[in-house]
Amino acid sequence: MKKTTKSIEDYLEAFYILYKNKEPLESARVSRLLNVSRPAVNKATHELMRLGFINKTPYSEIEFTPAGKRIASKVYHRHTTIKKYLLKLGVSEKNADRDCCLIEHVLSDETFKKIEELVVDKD
Amino acid sequence: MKKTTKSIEDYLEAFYILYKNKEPLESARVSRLLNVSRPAVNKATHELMRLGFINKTPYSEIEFTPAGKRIASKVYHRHTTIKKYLLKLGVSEKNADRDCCLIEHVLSDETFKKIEELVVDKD
DNA sequence: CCATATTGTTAACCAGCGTTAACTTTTTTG
DNA sequence: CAAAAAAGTTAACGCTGGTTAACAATATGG
Repeated sequence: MKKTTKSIEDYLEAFYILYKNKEPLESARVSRLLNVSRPAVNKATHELMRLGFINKTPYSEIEFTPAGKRIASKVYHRHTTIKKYLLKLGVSEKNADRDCCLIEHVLSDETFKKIEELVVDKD
Repeated sequence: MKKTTKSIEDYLEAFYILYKNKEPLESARVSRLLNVSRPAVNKATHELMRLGFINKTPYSEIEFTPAGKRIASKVYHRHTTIKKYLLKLGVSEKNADRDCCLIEHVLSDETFKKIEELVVDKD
C-alpha cells in the first residue's frame, strides 16, 4: 500500500462526501468544502491518480478506483465514528467537527478500535 | 499571543521534558529525543526566541521565558493527560505515546477539558 | 446561438520544516 | 594542556502543500 498523507486523505474524503451526498464529484466543490484554491485540488487529484485512488481525464469528473473507494470510506467511517464519540463526550457540534477532522488521519488503528467500541456499544 | 505550530510546540515540549528530568537543556538532547537533526533544532530555537518563548546566546543553553514556560507546561500537561486517558481506554503504552504526540497540539480546549475531567475523576 | 459564468488547468512562486555537509566552539579526557 | 569528542552553527538544498495570475474548456441562461 502506498503512503497517504493527511492532506491527500482530506481530498479523498471530500470527494467521498460529495459522493455520499449524490453531488457531482467536481474539484470546485472540494475547493469550497476544504477552503482551498482550485489549483490545490487539481494538484491533489493528480496525486490521487498517481496513487491509484481515482481515475479521470482532463476536464472530466473524477471517479474512484476500488482501492480509492475503500480508503475513502475508511477515512469517512473514522470521521463519523470519532465525531459521534466526541459528541457523546459532550463536545459541541462545532468543535467535534473541527477536532475529528484533525485527528481522524493520525490515530493508530488500536486507539480507533477502542473508540469505535465505545460508540457502537451505545447503539 | 503569537501563533505556534505543532512543530514549534514539539520543540518547546522537548526542552520542557529535559527541564522536568533535570537534564541540561541542550539542543543535541532534543535532537535525539525528537529524532531530528541538530540543525533542525537550531532553527527551531531561533524561532522560539523570535516568539519570545526562550532566551539564549550563541553556544549557550536555552532558558525559558515566563511565557515559554507557561506554554510548555500547558503542552506537557496536555500530553500527560491525553496519555493517561488513552491508557485508560486500554490502548497500549506504545500507541498511547504515539497518538498523544500527534493529537495533543490540535485538540480544541473544549474537547481537552472533557478528556481531562474523565481522567481526574478517576483519581 | 452566443455571452457570461463556472470549472479545470498550468505556471511561477512561497512558506514551513526537514535534510546533509562543513565549519566553529565548547567540553571531555588521557 | 593538547587531542578528540561532542555540541552548536551556517549554508545550500529538497519536499510538501499551499498561493495567485492567466488562460482553456465547459456549462448555462437570455
